[in-house]
Amino acid sequence: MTSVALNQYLKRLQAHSVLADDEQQAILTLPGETSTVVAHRELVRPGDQVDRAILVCHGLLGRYDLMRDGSRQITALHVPGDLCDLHSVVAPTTGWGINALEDAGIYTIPHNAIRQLVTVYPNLAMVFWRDATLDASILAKWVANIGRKSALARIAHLLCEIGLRLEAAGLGHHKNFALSLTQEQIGDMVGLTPVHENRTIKALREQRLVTIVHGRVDVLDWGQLTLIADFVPTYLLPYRQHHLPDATADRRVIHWRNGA
Amino acid sequence: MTSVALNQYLKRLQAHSVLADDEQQAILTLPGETSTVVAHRELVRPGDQVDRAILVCHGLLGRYDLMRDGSRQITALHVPGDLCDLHSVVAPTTGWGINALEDAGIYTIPHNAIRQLVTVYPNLAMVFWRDATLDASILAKWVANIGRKSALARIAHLLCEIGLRLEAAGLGHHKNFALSLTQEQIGDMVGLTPVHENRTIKALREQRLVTIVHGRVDVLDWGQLTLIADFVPTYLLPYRQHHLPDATADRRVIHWRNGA
DNA sequence: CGGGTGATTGATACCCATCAATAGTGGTGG
DNA sequence: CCACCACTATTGATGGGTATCAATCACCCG
Repeated sequence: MTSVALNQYLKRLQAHSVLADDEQQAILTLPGETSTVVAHRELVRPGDQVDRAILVCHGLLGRYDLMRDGSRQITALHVPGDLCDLHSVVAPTTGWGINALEDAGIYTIPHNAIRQLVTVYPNLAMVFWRDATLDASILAKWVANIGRKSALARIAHLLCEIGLRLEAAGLGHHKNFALSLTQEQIGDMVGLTPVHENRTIKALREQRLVTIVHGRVDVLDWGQLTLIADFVPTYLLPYRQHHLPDATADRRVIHWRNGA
Repeated sequence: MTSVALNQYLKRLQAHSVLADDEQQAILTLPGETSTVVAHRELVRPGDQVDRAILVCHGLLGRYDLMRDGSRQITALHVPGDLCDLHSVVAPTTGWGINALEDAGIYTIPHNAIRQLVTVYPNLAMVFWRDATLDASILAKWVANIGRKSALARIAHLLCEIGLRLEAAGLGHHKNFALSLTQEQIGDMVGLTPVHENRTIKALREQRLVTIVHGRVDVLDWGQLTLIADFVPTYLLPYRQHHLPDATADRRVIHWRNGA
């Protein structure tokens, strides 16, 4: 079990960084505990002090922020292979919460284990830092998405992103993938109410761009969808070529660039 | 000149991390170039490949994202002492732009110098990573701010944040500080048009919460302002106490907690 | 003095939130 | 097996918040 999750994570790291053999071994032997959680279960509550990071094995997790009036904004989505709590290693006091958006399996890794790893293999600190940077890049894109786009474009953009991320995680094709989120959860990611979320999804369906039924997303017109979403996948690209100054530009970018 | 900027940055790092003497010296001797830029000048254009990081000496810089229709969203604000491009060290291909929001002075540091530093002093990788985490924490808060709050609350929240960040940088008091941003720029940070931005600032003034005149912000009622902003400064707090498991909890938190 | 940038205000339109009601779905327990 | 309940999806009606278009004003600078 555990090795499956860690293999997944290693694969993810190798998408953007080059790891030496012993470093790979170190990643694969990270200690932790496997567990399963049901949808809506809170793994971290806002304000908690945490001492372990959460690796997503299957299912989706969400990081969220609560307003005083009770409304919720999901600030980050974590797909299988994401070490979603990585930043907590360097900043253990959270201002956010993490919960399961659907039934999920996780592998929790003590911070101490990660800190030790970094001490023994300094290069891994760079790797983790780079991994966290992808997270930040997505956050910045979400700010722009929510701040400057219509409801239709926001949802379209989110679906494009999720499609590519799930495909990169080996879970389906970016034009056709399983996604059992509720409309309310999707709305919480793009800053919309459930009712308007519903109407906008209906509009996407009527414009023959995407259908979302039975927990499955089916993109009917990827080109048009990326167009109205103003979706440019650059912000998701792995940075492998930049690992070192002397990068041997080995770009394994297959369907990441406007997968027409 | 240069030592002033680096001193400022070192001070900022020490707000959340403990650095050994030689590490401090290494930071202070980072090579780079000092220069001044006029307001609106673009330092990095979206899509550029960069090989140096930008340390803000004075003035404000902004990271932004452009939409296809020409509208702009500022995704991050950088105050003096911020090494605003830090993530570019591990991810040199940008999807964003950086420009001067007002006249500014900067100190540009080659990535190679930072990479070398990290190789010699592995602990600094953790420090940089932690520094970048604060950035990400702010980004997440902005997502929530823009996604789930009214125009009034959004601007109020932004002003609270800027006040505390400027004060932490030694530039005024959180209730009274210089800020020569245009209303349009502020609007670009919170996802509002210039016209509505203007009306909302007027409302803040009429409710005797804040005035913004002649490039100076004057908070009339900090308590009320943080209330309507739903502002909880946790996400800005330095994490110094968490540097190591055996943290000697020396919290230098003065007016960070609801500075009434 | 002229020109450009930013601030301000008014009028109007539209997007999205809110309130409300109904229907579908799955799970639970009698 | 059915009744019941909670949750989700869907649709309608209405109101409000923000965008848009347009005009005027204030200010700085050459």
